[in-house]
Amino acid sequence: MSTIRDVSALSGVSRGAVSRVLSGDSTLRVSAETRERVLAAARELDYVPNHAARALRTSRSSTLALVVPDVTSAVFAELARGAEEQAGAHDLTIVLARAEQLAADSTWMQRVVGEGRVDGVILQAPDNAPDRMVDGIVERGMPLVLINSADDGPVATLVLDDAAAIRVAVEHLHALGHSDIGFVGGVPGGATAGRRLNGFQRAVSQLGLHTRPEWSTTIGYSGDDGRRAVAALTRTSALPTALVVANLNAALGVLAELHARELRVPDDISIVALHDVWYADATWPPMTTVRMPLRELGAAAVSMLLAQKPGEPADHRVVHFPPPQLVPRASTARVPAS
Amino acid sequence: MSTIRDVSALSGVSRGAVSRVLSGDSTLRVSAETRERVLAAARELDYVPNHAARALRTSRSSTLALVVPDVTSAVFAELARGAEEQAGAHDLTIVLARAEQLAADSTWMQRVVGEGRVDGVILQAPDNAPDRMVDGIVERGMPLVLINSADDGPVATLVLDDAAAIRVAVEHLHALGHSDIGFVGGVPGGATAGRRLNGFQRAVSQLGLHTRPEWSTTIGYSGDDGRRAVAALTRTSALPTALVVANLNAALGVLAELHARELRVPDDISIVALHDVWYADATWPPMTTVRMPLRELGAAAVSMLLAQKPGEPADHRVVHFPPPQLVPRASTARVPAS
DNA sequence: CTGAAAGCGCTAACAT
DNA sequence: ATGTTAGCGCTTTCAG
Repeated sequence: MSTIRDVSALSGVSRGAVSRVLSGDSTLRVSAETRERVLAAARELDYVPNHAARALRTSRSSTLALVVPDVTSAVFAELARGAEEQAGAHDLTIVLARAEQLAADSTWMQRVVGEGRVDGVILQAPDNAPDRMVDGIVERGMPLVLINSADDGPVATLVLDDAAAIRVAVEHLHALGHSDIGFVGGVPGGATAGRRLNGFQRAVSQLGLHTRPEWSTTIGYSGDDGRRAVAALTRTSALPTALVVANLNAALGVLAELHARELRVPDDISIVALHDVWYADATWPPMTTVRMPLRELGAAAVSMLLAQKPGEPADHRVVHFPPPQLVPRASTARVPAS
Repeated sequence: MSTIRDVSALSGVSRGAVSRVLSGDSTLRVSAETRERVLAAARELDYVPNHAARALRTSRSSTLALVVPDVTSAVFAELARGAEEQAGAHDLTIVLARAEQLAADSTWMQRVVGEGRVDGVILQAPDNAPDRMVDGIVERGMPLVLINSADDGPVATLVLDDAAAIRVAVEHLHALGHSDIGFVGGVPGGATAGRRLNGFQRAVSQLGLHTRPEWSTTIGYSGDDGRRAVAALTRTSALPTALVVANLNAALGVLAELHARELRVPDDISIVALHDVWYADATWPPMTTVRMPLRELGAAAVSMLLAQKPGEPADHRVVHFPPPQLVPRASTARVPAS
């Protein structure tokens, strides 16, 4: 590995000047010829600045951590892409981590946050996250943005417009003539679950549609939770003609359980789910979904983190653009003329 | 942030001794009392060693990168967990990265590999990975283990026993009385695809079963590829009574397309897929799968990376334990008495 | 058994 | 317009 000394020696320019040329210091005035010599030498030697030395000197790591409950969640890739693009624009690197790891391995916080391996953290905490997850970061004075969680509090937050997405789903069903609509939601107290349920109730009442308390389940977002939700729904006297499912994973379970009970989708009941990911297209029938601006969420989270000034009150934002968008497939249809 | 100086001052022990006590230097003999004073001071001051300084001094980052084509692939979480556990046992941190990012952002290689932010890389290259992805890492002298890719060559590799997993699937179908078996595989030339196809052909012939060339498709692993595979299969004169699908994502598409063509699973055709992940249980019917030792793969990859000595020939290993295991669900059944 | 000191590679303040 | 130098925080010889 060649160092800045080598570049200095080869180009005959001092280390200080080399450093400033190479890091694009704008306040620097060097002759074009000197700059060229430095650049040529650096290229010649395949010079790459040593990260540890730079980090030690500047006390910044130029790295941000993106921590999510489940990297495997299909929505995550888009989020990560948005964050990486935005970070790249600022010459920052994103490292991905699993919240489970953060929770399970008490040394993670110490190693990554305590030792200063990152300059900031974007965290989507699991619904049941222990407070110390957030506290541990804040206490260490590490900049932090919480995504898709509560939308207030002492820590900066950024959320999707869950209510708007649900409204898109409800409007779609309304346009298809449905008036009896049920809701498969997340566990009460869950970060996004409340916003989605509220959004559902508001949309239904504003559009003059009909629902019943027992048509709303709040069991959870997993595939199994979806199955259980259907089991619960079928215990009610009459089923709605359509279901808004607040999460696509749950929607898979919903679909499976409806099949098991020989209810046909969309003939007997229409389904529309939140989040548009690849397997929405690989279910049977293919699932009508609402696409949410996840990439923008990732990008905005990075921007918020960078904009954070110590001492200023925590910012709370909502990603409004692009608005949630319906992706019509085959799981929704006109309400049958009964 | 308190530094080692502060600990030294507070404890009245020299910096050198403090460093050795704190990093658990085994060759060190200190009085129990001195050690206690140091530990107490460190605790008192919430001392955490600065990562950049340590990395600069030791020229090791204590960090490994785990790079995969698709973090969203459900198999990935388990792989990551295995790697993280093994890494943690050696006081190493794993950072996750997306291969797409590596390919798209030419600065990633420079930043992460070139600047020495990591000590080694575990890479699952996408099937269509450009050679420079691997070359860029090797050229920089960075230790590298390739997982689930080719199983030879100048770079160390670690693969799952794909053939054994396929054999488990075929044996299961055999036990259910199937003798006409088809195969939905990945694109030819794909890293794992060849091993799986070979495994299939070998298992079928060893068990005295029957297949036909046109019952083997090699379109790909995506949900859409699965749909296309079924479309291709149904163009053949007669369908097999069972299908081994080399990837669960493709299996979702297979299931959807069979539904669309009103073929019943498992009544008309049985399906068994590779990789057991959550949504195997959320399909209709729930999918019989073969579980593979992904966690062990992750752990073993870390071990291989650590065992790597420069100058020694590249190691090529296969993860044999625990062996692939059948997870029976409802997508397979006895062959119908025709 | 413990202390002193060099130096990892870089940047930024200060000299020239 | 370029060169010099101190020092970021740590580990690790080497002397004591």
